[in-house]
Amino acid sequence: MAPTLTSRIPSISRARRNLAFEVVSSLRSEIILGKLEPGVSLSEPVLAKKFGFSRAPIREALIELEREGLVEFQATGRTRVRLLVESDFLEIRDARVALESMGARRAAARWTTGDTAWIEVNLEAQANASTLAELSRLDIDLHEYVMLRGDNKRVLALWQSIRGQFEMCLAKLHRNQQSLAFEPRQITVNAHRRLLGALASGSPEKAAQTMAAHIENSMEWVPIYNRVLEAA
Amino acid sequence: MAPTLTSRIPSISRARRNLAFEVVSSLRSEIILGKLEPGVSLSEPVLAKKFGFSRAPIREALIELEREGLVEFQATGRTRVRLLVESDFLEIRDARVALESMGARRAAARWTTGDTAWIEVNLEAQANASTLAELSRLDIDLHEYVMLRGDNKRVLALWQSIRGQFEMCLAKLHRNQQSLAFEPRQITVNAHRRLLGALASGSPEKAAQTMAAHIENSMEWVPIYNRVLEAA
DNA sequence: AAGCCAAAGACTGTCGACACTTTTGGGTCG
DNA sequence: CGACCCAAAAGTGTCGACAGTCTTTGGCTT
Repeated sequence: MAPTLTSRIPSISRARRNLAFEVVSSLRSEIILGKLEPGVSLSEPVLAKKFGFSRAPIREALIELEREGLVEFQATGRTRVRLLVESDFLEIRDARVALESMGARRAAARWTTGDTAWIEVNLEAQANASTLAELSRLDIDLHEYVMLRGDNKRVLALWQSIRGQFEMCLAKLHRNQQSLAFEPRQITVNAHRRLLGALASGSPEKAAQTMAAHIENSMEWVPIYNRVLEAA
Repeated sequence: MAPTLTSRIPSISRARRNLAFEVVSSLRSEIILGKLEPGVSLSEPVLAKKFGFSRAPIREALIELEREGLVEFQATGRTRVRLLVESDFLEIRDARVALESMGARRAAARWTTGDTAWIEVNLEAQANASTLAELSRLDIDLHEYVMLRGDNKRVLALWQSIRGQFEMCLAKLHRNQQSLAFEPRQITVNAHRRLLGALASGSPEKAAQTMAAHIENSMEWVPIYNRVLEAA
Protein backbone atom coordinates (compact mmCIF):
# COMPACT_ATOMS: atom_id res chain seq x y z
CA MET A 1 0.00 0.00 0.00
CA ALA A 2 1.66 3.19 -1.16
CA PRO A 3 1.51 6.14 1.19
CA THR A 4 -0.45 9.07 -0.08
CA LEU A 5 0.13 12.76 0.35
CA THR A 6 -2.25 15.58 0.87
CA SER A 7 -3.52 16.38 -2.58
CA ARG A 8 -1.95 19.19 -4.50
CA ILE A 9 -3.31 22.57 -3.64
CA PRO A 10 -2.23 25.27 -6.08
CA SER A 11 -1.80 28.50 -4.23
CA ILE A 12 -4.36 30.31 -6.34
CA SER A 13 -7.07 28.26 -4.78
CA ARG A 14 -5.69 27.77 -1.33
CA ALA A 15 -8.67 29.75 -0.14
CA ARG A 16 -10.66 30.08 -3.33
CA ARG A 17 -12.44 26.90 -4.27
CA ASN A 18 -13.93 28.21 -7.46
CA LEU A 19 -14.47 26.85 -10.93
CA ALA A 20 -10.96 27.92 -11.93
CA PHE A 21 -9.60 25.31 -9.53
CA GLU A 22 -11.37 22.57 -11.45
CA VAL A 23 -10.17 23.91 -14.79
CA VAL A 24 -6.58 24.14 -13.57
CA SER A 25 -6.62 20.57 -12.27
CA SER A 26 -8.05 19.23 -15.48
CA LEU A 27 -5.87 21.18 -17.90
CA ARG A 28 -2.74 20.57 -15.84
CA SER A 29 -3.06 16.84 -16.05
CA GLU A 30 -3.94 16.96 -19.73
CA ILE A 31 -0.84 19.03 -20.46
CA ILE A 32 1.45 16.91 -18.28
CA LEU A 33 0.20 13.70 -19.82
CA GLY A 34 0.65 15.09 -23.30
CA LYS A 35 -3.00 14.92 -24.25
CA LEU A 36 -2.58 18.58 -25.05
CA GLU A 37 0.56 18.80 -27.12
CA PRO A 38 3.04 21.65 -26.85
CA GLY A 39 2.21 24.52 -29.17
CA VAL A 40 -1.51 23.85 -29.13
CA SER A 41 -3.47 27.05 -28.80
CA LEU A 42 -5.76 27.37 -25.80
CA SER A 43 -8.52 29.83 -26.62
CA GLU A 44 -10.74 31.00 -23.84
CA PRO A 45 -14.06 30.67 -25.69
CA VAL A 46 -13.24 27.13 -26.81
CA LEU A 47 -12.23 26.08 -23.30
CA ALA A 48 -15.30 27.79 -21.88
CA LYS A 49 -17.48 25.67 -24.12
CA LYS A 50 -15.49 22.53 -23.30
CA PHE A 51 -15.97 22.99 -19.55
CA GLY A 52 -19.41 24.57 -19.71
CA PHE A 53 -18.27 27.66 -17.81
CA SER A 54 -17.93 31.26 -18.84
CA ARG A 55 -14.62 32.81 -19.79
CA ALA A 56 -13.89 34.30 -16.35
CA PRO A 57 -12.88 31.09 -14.54
CA ILE A 58 -11.07 29.88 -17.66
CA ARG A 59 -9.05 33.06 -17.73
CA GLU A 60 -8.04 32.69 -14.10
CA ALA A 61 -7.04 29.11 -14.74
CA LEU A 62 -4.80 30.08 -17.65
CA ILE A 63 -3.07 32.66 -15.48
CA GLU A 64 -2.37 29.98 -12.90
CA LEU A 65 -1.08 27.56 -15.53
CA GLU A 66 1.22 30.25 -16.87
CA ARG A 67 2.50 30.73 -13.35
CA GLU A 68 3.23 27.01 -13.20
CA GLY A 69 5.08 27.22 -16.50
CA LEU A 70 2.77 24.82 -18.34
CA VAL A 71 1.44 27.36 -20.82
CA GLU A 72 2.86 30.58 -22.17
CA PHE A 73 1.27 33.88 -23.14
CA GLN A 74 2.32 35.17 -26.51
CA ALA A 75 2.84 38.81 -27.37
CA THR A 76 -0.57 38.84 -29.05
CA GLY A 77 -2.26 37.62 -25.89
CA ARG A 78 -2.90 34.11 -27.16
CA THR A 79 -2.10 31.21 -24.88
CA ARG A 80 -0.28 28.08 -26.01
CA VAL A 81 0.83 24.90 -24.35
CA ARG A 82 4.48 25.35 -23.57
CA LEU A 83 7.23 23.38 -25.26
CA LEU A 84 10.04 22.41 -22.93
CA VAL A 85 13.44 21.98 -24.52
CA GLU A 86 16.79 20.95 -23.15
CA SER A 87 17.68 24.35 -21.71
CA ASP A 88 14.39 24.27 -19.83
CA PHE A 89 15.22 20.91 -18.28
CA LEU A 90 18.53 22.29 -17.08
CA GLU A 91 16.85 25.34 -15.60
CA ILE A 92 14.29 23.19 -13.84
CA ARG A 93 17.05 20.98 -12.51
CA ASP A 94 18.90 23.89 -10.95
CA ALA A 95 15.71 25.33 -9.51
CA ARG A 96 14.96 21.95 -7.95
CA VAL A 97 18.47 21.69 -6.59
CA ALA A 98 18.15 25.10 -4.96
CA LEU A 99 14.74 24.50 -3.40
CA GLU A 100 15.07 20.84 -2.48
CA SER A 101 18.51 21.26 -0.95
CA MET A 102 16.99 23.80 1.39
CA GLY A 103 14.00 21.54 1.96
CA ALA A 104 16.24 18.61 2.82
CA ARG A 105 18.41 20.76 5.07
CA ARG A 106 15.41 21.86 7.08
CA ALA A 107 13.76 18.44 7.02
CA ALA A 108 16.92 16.80 8.37
CA ALA A 109 16.84 19.14 11.35
CA ARG A 110 13.32 17.91 12.14
CA TRP A 111 13.62 14.27 11.10
CA THR A 112 11.89 11.62 13.17
CA THR A 113 11.73 7.83 13.06
CA GLY A 114 8.18 8.27 11.82
CA ASP A 115 9.53 10.08 8.78
CA THR A 116 11.96 7.26 8.13
CA ALA A 117 9.10 4.80 8.34
CA TRP A 118 7.06 6.81 5.84
CA ILE A 119 9.94 6.81 3.39
CA GLU A 120 10.50 3.06 3.89
CA VAL A 121 6.91 2.35 2.91
CA ASN A 122 7.30 4.55 -0.16
CA LEU A 123 10.53 2.78 -1.15
CA GLU A 124 8.88 -0.59 -0.76
CA ALA A 125 6.21 0.56 -3.19
CA GLN A 126 8.87 1.90 -5.54
CA ALA A 127 10.61 -1.48 -5.56
CA ASN A 128 7.34 -3.09 -6.60
CA ALA A 129 6.20 -0.44 -9.06
CA SER A 130 4.97 -2.03 -12.26
CA THR A 131 5.00 1.01 -14.53
CA LEU A 132 7.25 3.98 -15.06
CA ALA A 133 4.33 6.29 -14.37
CA GLU A 134 3.75 4.68 -11.00
CA LEU A 135 7.44 4.78 -10.17
CA SER A 136 7.74 8.47 -10.93
CA ARG A 137 4.58 9.27 -9.00
CA LEU A 138 6.12 7.61 -5.97
CA ASP A 139 9.38 9.40 -6.66
CA ILE A 140 7.69 12.79 -6.70
CA ASP A 141 5.63 11.87 -3.64
CA LEU A 142 8.84 11.14 -1.77
CA HIS A 143 10.38 14.44 -2.77
CA GLU A 144 7.22 16.31 -1.82
CA TYR A 145 7.22 14.58 1.54
CA VAL A 146 10.70 15.93 2.22
CA MET A 147 9.58 19.40 1.16
CA LEU A 148 6.57 19.20 3.45
CA ARG A 149 8.77 18.14 6.32
CA GLY A 150 11.02 21.07 5.55
CA ASP A 151 8.25 23.10 7.13
CA ASN A 152 8.68 26.29 5.11
CA LYS A 153 5.49 27.30 3.34
CA ARG A 154 7.30 29.61 0.93
CA VAL A 155 9.95 27.15 -0.17
CA LEU A 156 7.24 24.53 -0.51
CA ALA A 157 5.02 26.81 -2.58
CA LEU A 158 7.89 27.74 -4.88
CA TRP A 159 8.68 24.07 -5.37
CA GLN A 160 5.05 23.24 -6.09
CA SER A 161 4.94 26.01 -8.66
CA ILE A 162 7.61 24.32 -10.79
CA ARG A 163 6.54 20.77 -10.02
CA GLY A 164 4.21 20.61 -13.00
CA GLN A 165 7.00 21.43 -15.42
CA PHE A 166 9.08 18.65 -13.98
CA GLU A 167 6.22 16.19 -14.21
CA MET A 168 5.64 17.29 -17.80
CA CYS A 169 9.28 16.58 -18.57
CA LEU A 170 9.16 13.17 -16.87
CA ALA A 171 5.96 12.11 -18.58
CA LYS A 172 7.27 13.13 -21.98
CA LEU A 173 10.38 11.07 -21.49
CA HIS A 174 8.40 8.08 -20.28
CA ARG A 175 6.25 8.17 -23.39
CA ASN A 176 9.36 7.61 -25.49
CA GLN A 177 11.05 5.28 -23.06
CA GLN A 178 10.67 2.09 -25.04
CA SER A 179 13.92 2.65 -26.86
CA LEU A 180 16.01 3.00 -23.73
CA ALA A 181 16.73 -0.19 -21.90
CA PHE A 182 17.68 0.15 -18.28
CA GLU A 183 16.34 -0.87 -14.91
CA PRO A 184 15.14 2.31 -13.26
CA ARG A 185 13.49 0.80 -10.24
CA GLN A 186 16.56 -0.44 -8.44
CA ILE A 187 18.60 2.62 -9.38
CA THR A 188 15.89 4.93 -8.08
CA VAL A 189 15.37 2.98 -4.89
CA ASN A 190 19.10 2.85 -4.17
CA ALA A 191 19.52 6.57 -4.71
CA HIS A 192 16.59 7.33 -2.45
CA ARG A 193 17.92 5.01 0.21
CA ARG A 194 21.16 6.97 0.26
CA LEU A 195 19.09 10.13 0.54
CA LEU A 196 17.15 8.67 3.43
CA GLY A 197 20.39 7.89 5.19
CA ALA A 198 21.47 11.51 4.90
CA LEU A 199 18.11 12.84 6.06
CA ALA A 200 18.16 10.59 9.11
CA SER A 201 21.85 11.24 9.83
CA GLY A 202 21.11 14.35 11.84
CA SER A 203 23.33 16.48 9.63
CA PRO A 204 21.34 19.12 7.72
CA GLU A 205 24.37 19.97 5.64
CA LYS A 206 24.88 16.37 4.58
CA ALA A 207 21.19 16.08 3.74
CA ALA A 208 21.33 19.21 1.57
CA GLN A 209 24.40 18.02 -0.31
CA THR A 210 23.02 14.54 -0.81
CA MET A 211 19.76 15.94 -2.15
CA ALA A 212 21.61 18.22 -4.56
CA ALA A 213 23.75 15.35 -5.82
CA HIS A 214 20.71 13.08 -6.10
CA ILE A 215 18.79 15.55 -8.25
CA GLU A 216 21.79 16.23 -10.43
CA ASN A 217 22.40 12.51 -10.90
CA SER A 218 18.76 11.67 -11.49
CA MET A 219 18.47 14.33 -14.18
CA GLU A 220 21.86 13.76 -15.72
CA TRP A 221 20.49 11.64 -18.53
CA VAL A 222 17.99 14.30 -19.54
CA PRO A 223 20.17 16.27 -21.98
CA ILE A 224 21.53 13.10 -23.53
CA TYR A 225 18.09 11.64 -23.94
CA ASN A 226 16.79 14.91 -25.27
CA ARG A 227 19.41 14.93 -27.99
CA VAL A 228 18.39 11.44 -28.95
CA LEU A 229 14.80 12.64 -29.25
CA GLU A 230 15.75 15.60 -31.38
CA ALA A 231 17.88 13.51 -33.68
CA ALA A 232 15.02 11.09 -34.25
CA MET B 1 25.21 57.85 -10.66
CA ALA B 2 23.64 54.63 -9.49
CA PRO B 3 23.29 51.87 -12.04
CA THR B 4 19.76 50.94 -12.88
CA LEU B 5 18.22 47.61 -13.69
CA THR B 6 15.59 46.58 -16.12
CA SER B 7 12.34 47.44 -14.43
CA ARG B 8 10.44 44.77 -12.64
CA ILE B 9 8.24 42.67 -14.83
CA PRO B 10 5.84 40.45 -12.90
CA SER B 11 5.38 37.22 -14.72
CA ILE B 12 1.63 37.65 -15.07
CA SER B 13 2.24 40.48 -17.44
CA ARG B 14 5.37 39.31 -19.12
CA ALA B 15 3.35 39.24 -22.28
CA ARG B 16 0.13 40.82 -21.11
CA ARG B 17 0.37 44.55 -20.74
CA ASN B 18 -3.13 45.10 -19.49
CA LEU B 19 -4.75 47.25 -16.85
CA ALA B 20 -4.00 44.63 -14.23
CA PHE B 21 -0.32 45.38 -14.69
CA GLU B 22 -0.91 48.98 -13.68
CA VAL B 23 -3.01 47.97 -10.68
CA VAL B 24 -0.39 45.49 -9.51
CA SER B 25 2.41 48.04 -9.75
CA SER B 26 0.44 50.64 -7.85
CA LEU B 27 -0.89 48.39 -5.11
CA ARG B 28 2.42 46.62 -4.69
CA SER B 29 4.25 49.81 -3.89
CA GLU B 30 1.47 51.02 -1.62
CA ILE B 31 1.60 47.78 0.34
CA ILE B 32 5.39 47.67 0.52
CA LEU B 33 5.60 51.28 1.65
CA GLY B 34 2.97 50.68 4.29
CA LYS B 35 0.46 53.12 2.85
CA LEU B 36 -1.90 50.15 2.92
CA GLU B 37 -1.49 48.65 6.35
CA PRO B 38 -1.56 44.90 7.03
CA GLY B 39 -5.03 43.63 7.68
CA VAL B 40 -6.73 46.26 5.54
CA SER B 41 -9.46 44.76 3.42
CA LEU B 42 -9.13 45.15 -0.34
CA SER B 43 -12.56 44.95 -1.89
CA GLU B 44 -12.80 44.68 -5.63
CA PRO B 45 -15.60 47.23 -6.12
CA VAL B 46 -13.80 49.83 -4.01
CA LEU B 47 -10.52 49.31 -5.85
CA ALA B 48 -12.36 49.38 -9.17
CA LYS B 49 -13.71 52.82 -8.30
CA LYS B 50 -10.33 53.98 -7.04
CA PHE B 51 -8.61 53.05 -10.29
CA GLY B 52 -11.51 53.79 -12.58
CA PHE B 53 -11.47 50.29 -14.06
CA SER B 54 -13.96 47.45 -13.86
CA ARG B 55 -13.55 44.55 -11.49
CA ALA B 56 -11.93 42.23 -14.01
CA PRO B 57 -8.44 43.78 -14.08
CA ILE B 58 -8.63 44.40 -10.32
CA ARG B 59 -9.34 40.75 -9.75
CA GLU B 60 -6.39 39.66 -11.86
CA ALA B 61 -4.18 42.07 -9.98
CA LEU B 62 -5.22 40.67 -6.61
CA ILE B 63 -4.41 37.15 -7.79
CA GLU B 64 -0.94 38.31 -8.77
CA LEU B 65 -0.43 40.09 -5.45
CA GLU B 66 -1.48 36.94 -3.62
CA ARG B 67 1.07 35.06 -5.65
CA GLU B 68 3.70 37.55 -4.53
CA GLY B 69 2.64 37.06 -0.93
CA LEU B 70 1.60 40.68 -0.38
CA VAL B 71 -2.08 39.97 0.17
CA GLU B 72 -3.93 36.90 1.36
CA PHE B 73 -7.27 35.42 0.44
CA GLN B 74 -9.44 34.54 3.39
CA ALA B 75 -11.76 31.58 3.60
CA THR B 76 -14.68 33.90 2.89
CA GLY B 77 -13.09 35.08 -0.32
CA ARG B 78 -12.17 38.51 0.99
CA THR B 79 -8.70 39.83 0.33
CA ARG B 80 -6.59 41.51 2.98
CA VAL B 81 -3.14 43.05 3.06
CA ARG B 82 -0.89 40.43 4.55
CA LEU B 83 0.75 40.81 7.94
CA LEU B 84 4.27 39.44 8.04
CA VAL B 85 5.47 38.20 11.40
CA GLU B 86 8.76 36.80 12.60
CA SER B 87 8.21 33.29 11.28
CA ASP B 88 7.52 34.82 7.87
CA PHE B 89 10.83 36.65 7.93
CA LEU B 90 12.63 33.42 8.70
CA GLU B 91 10.83 31.62 5.88
CA ILE B 92 11.69 34.40 3.46
CA ARG B 93 15.30 34.29 4.60
CA ASP B 94 15.61 30.59 3.87
CA ALA B 95 13.88 30.96 0.52
CA ARG B 96 16.31 33.72 -0.38
CA VAL B 97 19.26 31.61 0.74
CA ALA B 98 18.11 28.74 -1.44
CA LEU B 99 17.50 30.81 -4.56
CA GLU B 100 20.30 33.33 -4.27
CA SER B 101 22.91 30.69 -3.46
CA MET B 102 22.02 29.05 -6.73
CA GLY B 103 21.98 32.42 -8.47
CA ALA B 104 25.43 33.26 -7.14
CA ARG B 105 26.76 29.82 -8.04
CA ARG B 106 25.67 30.23 -11.62
CA ALA B 107 26.66 33.89 -11.82
CA ALA B 108 30.18 33.10 -10.59
CA ALA B 109 30.59 30.62 -13.43
CA ARG B 110 29.78 33.43 -15.89
CA TRP B 111 31.40 36.37 -14.12
CA THR B 112 33.21 38.99 -16.17
CA THR B 113 35.17 42.11 -15.35
CA GLY B 114 32.20 44.07 -16.63
CA ASP B 115 30.10 42.53 -13.88
CA THR B 116 32.66 43.53 -11.30
CA ALA B 117 32.59 47.06 -12.66
CA TRP B 118 28.81 47.17 -12.40
CA ILE B 119 28.94 46.09 -8.78
CA GLU B 120 31.67 48.61 -8.01
CA VAL B 121 29.47 51.44 -9.26
CA ASN B 122 26.62 50.15 -7.16
CA LEU B 123 28.82 49.92 -4.06
CA GLU B 124 30.06 53.45 -4.62
CA ALA B 125 26.44 54.59 -4.62
CA GLN B 126 25.76 52.53 -1.49
CA ALA B 127 28.64 54.22 0.30
CA ASN B 128 27.11 57.59 -0.51
CA ALA B 129 23.48 56.68 0.11
CA SER B 130 21.77 59.34 2.17
CA THR B 131 18.69 57.41 3.27
CA LEU B 132 17.96 53.89 4.38
CA ALA B 133 15.42 53.59 1.59
CA GLU B 134 18.03 54.46 -0.99
CA LEU B 135 20.53 52.07 0.57
CA SER B 136 18.15 49.16 0.53
CA ARG B 137 17.08 49.91 -3.02
CA LEU B 138 20.70 49.68 -4.08
CA ASP B 139 21.11 46.55 -1.97
CA ILE B 140 18.21 44.85 -3.70
CA ASP B 141 19.41 46.07 -7.08
CA LEU B 142 22.75 44.41 -6.44
CA HIS B 143 21.14 41.14 -5.46
CA GLU B 144 18.87 41.26 -8.50
CA TYR B 145 21.88 41.87 -10.71
CA VAL B 146 23.47 38.67 -9.43
CA MET B 147 20.23 36.78 -10.04
CA LEU B 148 20.03 38.16 -13.57
CA ARG B 149 23.61 37.13 -14.21
CA GLY B 150 22.73 33.66 -12.90
CA ASP B 151 20.97 33.30 -16.24
CA ASN B 152 18.20 30.97 -15.13
CA LYS B 153 14.77 32.37 -15.90
CA ARG B 154 13.04 30.05 -13.49
CA VAL B 155 15.24 30.73 -10.50
CA LEU B 156 15.01 34.42 -11.29
CA ALA B 157 11.22 34.34 -11.55
CA LEU B 158 10.92 32.47 -8.26
CA TRP B 159 13.16 35.04 -6.60
CA GLN B 160 11.15 37.92 -8.05
CA SER B 161 7.96 36.36 -6.75
CA ILE B 162 9.14 36.65 -3.13
CA ARG B 163 11.04 39.89 -3.60
CA GLY B 164 8.02 42.02 -2.70
CA GLN B 165 7.65 40.31 0.67
CA PHE B 166 11.27 40.99 1.42
CA GLU B 167 10.93 44.64 0.42
CA MET B 168 7.82 44.90 2.58
CA CYS B 169 9.79 43.55 5.52
CA LEU B 170 12.68 45.94 4.89
CA ALA B 171 10.47 48.99 4.51
CA LYS B 172 8.58 48.19 7.68
CA LEU B 173 11.80 47.94 9.64
CA HIS B 174 13.11 51.16 8.18
CA ARG B 175 10.00 53.00 9.26
CA ASN B 176 10.80 52.11 12.86
CA GLN B 177 14.51 52.43 12.52
CA GLN B 178 14.95 55.62 14.53
CA SER B 179 15.36 53.72 17.76
CA LEU B 180 18.23 51.56 16.50
CA ALA B 181 21.55 53.27 16.26
CA PHE B 182 24.07 51.68 13.98
CA GLU B 183 25.93 52.53 10.81
CA PRO B 184 24.41 50.32 8.11
CA ARG B 185 26.16 51.81 5.13
CA GLN B 186 29.66 50.65 5.88
CA ILE B 187 28.48 47.28 7.16
CA THR B 188 26.43 46.70 4.03
CA VAL B 189 29.17 47.82 1.69
CA ASN B 190 31.78 45.66 3.41
CA ALA B 191 29.57 42.60 3.27
CA HIS B 192 28.85 43.15 -0.41
CA ARG B 193 32.51 43.66 -1.13
CA ARG B 194 33.24 40.23 0.35
CA LEU B 195 30.44 38.86 -1.80
CA LEU B 196 31.93 40.48 -4.87
CA GLY B 197 35.26 38.87 -4.09
CA ALA B 198 33.63 35.46 -4.02
CA LEU B 199 31.69 36.06 -7.23
CA ALA B 200 34.82 37.12 -9.05
CA SER B 201 36.96 34.37 -7.52
CA GLY B 202 36.00 31.87 -10.19
CA SER B 203 34.70 29.41 -7.62
CA PRO B 204 30.95 28.87 -7.95
CA GLU B 205 30.90 26.93 -4.71
CA LYS B 206 32.59 29.72 -2.80
CA ALA B 207 30.18 32.24 -4.31
CA ALA B 208 27.19 30.16 -3.25
CA GLN B 209 28.45 29.76 0.29
CA THR B 210 29.36 33.43 0.61
CA MET B 211 25.93 34.46 -0.63
CA ALA B 212 24.22 32.14 1.84
CA ALA B 213 26.29 33.45 4.72
CA HIS B 214 25.70 37.04 3.61
CA ILE B 215 21.93 36.66 3.57
CA GLU B 216 21.90 34.89 6.89
CA ASN B 217 24.08 37.60 8.43
CA SER B 218 22.16 40.46 6.90
CA MET B 219 18.86 39.12 8.19
CA GLU B 220 20.16 37.98 11.54
CA TRP B 221 18.91 41.07 13.33
CA VAL B 222 15.36 40.59 12.01
CA PRO B 223 14.02 38.34 14.75
CA ILE B 224 15.64 40.42 17.46
CA TYR B 225 14.28 43.62 16.03
CA ASN B 226 10.90 42.05 15.57
CA ARG B 227 10.72 41.15 19.24
CA VAL B 228 11.55 44.73 20.09
CA LEU B 229 8.69 45.86 17.89
CA GLU B 230 6.26 43.43 19.45
CA ALA B 231 7.25 44.41 22.97
CA ALA B 232 6.65 48.08 22.20
C1' DA C 1 -27.66 49.39 29.25
C1' DA C 2 -26.50 45.03 27.17
C1' DG C 3 -27.68 41.49 24.07
C1' DC C 4 -30.02 39.55 20.17
C1' DC C 5 -32.36 39.29 15.80
C1' DA C 6 -33.65 40.99 11.37
C1' DA C 7 -33.10 43.84 7.55
C1' DA C 8 -30.09 46.37 4.74
C1' DG C 9 -25.78 46.79 2.66
C1' DA C 10 -21.58 44.99 0.59
C1' DC C 11 -18.77 41.64 -1.65
C1' DT C 12 -17.55 37.54 -4.37
C1' DG C 13 -18.18 34.31 -8.15
C1' DT C 14 -19.93 33.99 -12.43
C1' DC C 15 -22.01 35.32 -16.69
C1' DG C 16 -22.95 37.44 -21.34
C1' DA C 17 -21.85 41.44 -24.30
C1' DC C 18 -19.11 44.63 -27.02
C1' DA C 19 -15.15 46.91 -29.18
C1' DC C 20 -10.86 46.23 -31.08
C1' DT C 21 -7.13 43.27 -32.83
C1' DT C 22 -5.23 39.24 -34.89
C1' DT C 23 -5.60 35.30 -37.69
C1' DT C 24 -7.38 32.79 -41.47
C1' DG C 25 -9.05 31.55 -45.83
C1' DG C 26 -10.41 32.61 -50.41
C1' DG C 27 -9.97 35.03 -54.37
C1' DT C 28 -7.20 37.86 -57.51
C1' DC C 29 -3.31 39.27 -59.98
C1' DG C 30 1.40 38.82 -61.54
C1' DC D 1 1.82 28.24 -59.79
C1' DG D 2 2.92 31.46 -56.24
C1' DA D 3 2.52 35.94 -53.91
C1' DC D 4 -0.60 39.34 -52.32
C1' DC D 5 -4.70 41.40 -50.55
C1' DC D 6 -9.11 41.75 -48.44
C1' DA D 7 -13.08 40.14 -45.96
C1' DA D 8 -14.80 37.01 -42.57
C1' DA D 9 -14.01 34.47 -38.47
C1' DA D 10 -12.07 34.08 -34.02
C1' DG D 11 -9.84 35.81 -29.84
C1' DT D 12 -8.57 39.03 -26.18
C1' DG D 13 -9.37 42.87 -22.95
C1' DT D 14 -12.75 45.06 -20.62
C1' DC D 15 -17.22 46.09 -18.90
C1' DG D 16 -21.75 45.97 -16.35
C1' DA D 17 -25.13 42.86 -14.24
C1' DC D 18 -27.10 39.40 -11.18
C1' DA D 19 -27.57 35.75 -7.73
C1' DG D 20 -25.99 34.02 -3.48
C1' DT D 21 -23.49 34.77 0.78
C1' DC D 22 -21.31 37.18 4.39
C1' DT D 23 -21.11 41.46 7.25
C1' DT D 24 -22.82 45.23 9.45
C1' DT D 25 -26.18 48.13 11.21
C1' DG D 26 -30.22 49.37 13.49
C1' DG D 27 -33.98 48.42 16.25
C1' DC D 28 -36.21 45.63 19.60
C1' DT D 29 -36.29 42.98 23.80
C1' DT D 30 -34.96 41.91 28.43
